[in-house]
Amino acid sequence: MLSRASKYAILSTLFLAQHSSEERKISVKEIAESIDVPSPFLAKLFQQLVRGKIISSTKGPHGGFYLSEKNKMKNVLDIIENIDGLNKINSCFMGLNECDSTNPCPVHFIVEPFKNNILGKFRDKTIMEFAKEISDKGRLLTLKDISPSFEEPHE
Amino acid sequence: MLSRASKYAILSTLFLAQHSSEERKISVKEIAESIDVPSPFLAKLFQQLVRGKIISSTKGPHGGFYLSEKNKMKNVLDIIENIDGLNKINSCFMGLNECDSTNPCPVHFIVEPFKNNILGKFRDKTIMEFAKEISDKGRLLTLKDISPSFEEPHE
DNA sequence: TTATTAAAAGACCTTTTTATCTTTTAATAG
DNA sequence: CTATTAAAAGATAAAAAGGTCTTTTAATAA
Ligand code: FES
Ligand code: FES
Repeated sequence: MLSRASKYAILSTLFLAQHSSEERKISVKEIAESIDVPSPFLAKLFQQLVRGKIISSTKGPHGGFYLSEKNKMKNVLDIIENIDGLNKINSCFMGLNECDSTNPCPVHFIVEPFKNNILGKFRDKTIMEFAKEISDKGRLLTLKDISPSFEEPHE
Repeated sequence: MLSRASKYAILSTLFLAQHSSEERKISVKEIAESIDVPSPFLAKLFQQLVRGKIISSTKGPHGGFYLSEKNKMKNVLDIIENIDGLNKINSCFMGLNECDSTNPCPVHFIVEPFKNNILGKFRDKTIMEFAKEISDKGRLLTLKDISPSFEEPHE
């Protein structure tokens, strides 16, 4: 449904929304470590997001990535569109050529409401609104393994 | 969410449920053509489904694939488990290491109800019940392009 | 018992996705 | 200016997914 590349891109962009500004730009390395994503891969994704005007960058000392005022108005679906295109996320769950209600696959009427729901979520809020909401609600933004270890090392 | 392999396997097995029997076994070639799937690839999948006791086969003249009485009691989730394993379909939509409500990703509470819904659908009916339901409801079981052409060729 | 049929098995190939590495460009601090 | 910093660009590589082909095995009809 979403490529790993899109997932990385969404999490990283939301991370930028929460932690960067024009005065506080963030390097690929820092973001890659924070959300636990391979940094050369993320660097490639960021190049593409910059070209797609989803995020911004400057080179040199204190350079890095950040969101301009225009960038802040984009939404999560713009990120997905930029990385995967829209076909992938709109495609039929069972792989039929067309996902539509006139020729539905066996699970179409379960999938469609969900798809509308999540596409709405990704479209109807700006990156900044989305980022605020998830920080208010305490949603996770890292791929790091956070599961507690079975026993604390002790004496 | 589902690999193409799983999708092929599900559609093909449902096709067997609808069209085959111990007296009327069906060859890979026939199924592959009916649902428009590459036949050598489907042959590999079927080998695996036979080993997993999801479908049955016999070699030789009038041989082919069919569902035994035991096979008919399996469900769609058994197919998915056999091809993809269960991890893939249970994984987090955003790629987090764990999908659970205590450490939810930004879309967890949209995804979870859908996932329960569709997993229920795949688990609570036998292959035969599922196959009957979709034929009653007229759901599509082919990957063929069925979209009407823009204009009929004429004089 | 032989020829034929169709699956099983396993080697192999191609494409896509994911990931890495090296060189170049641009910004800026000193 | 010059050294340094960090992204851009682009080549390359590794892994996974998807797909094909050839040989072997088993069933059966003639
Ligand atoms: S037709 Fe399959 S999900 Fe819509
Ligand atoms: S934690 Fe992401 S879907 Fe459940």
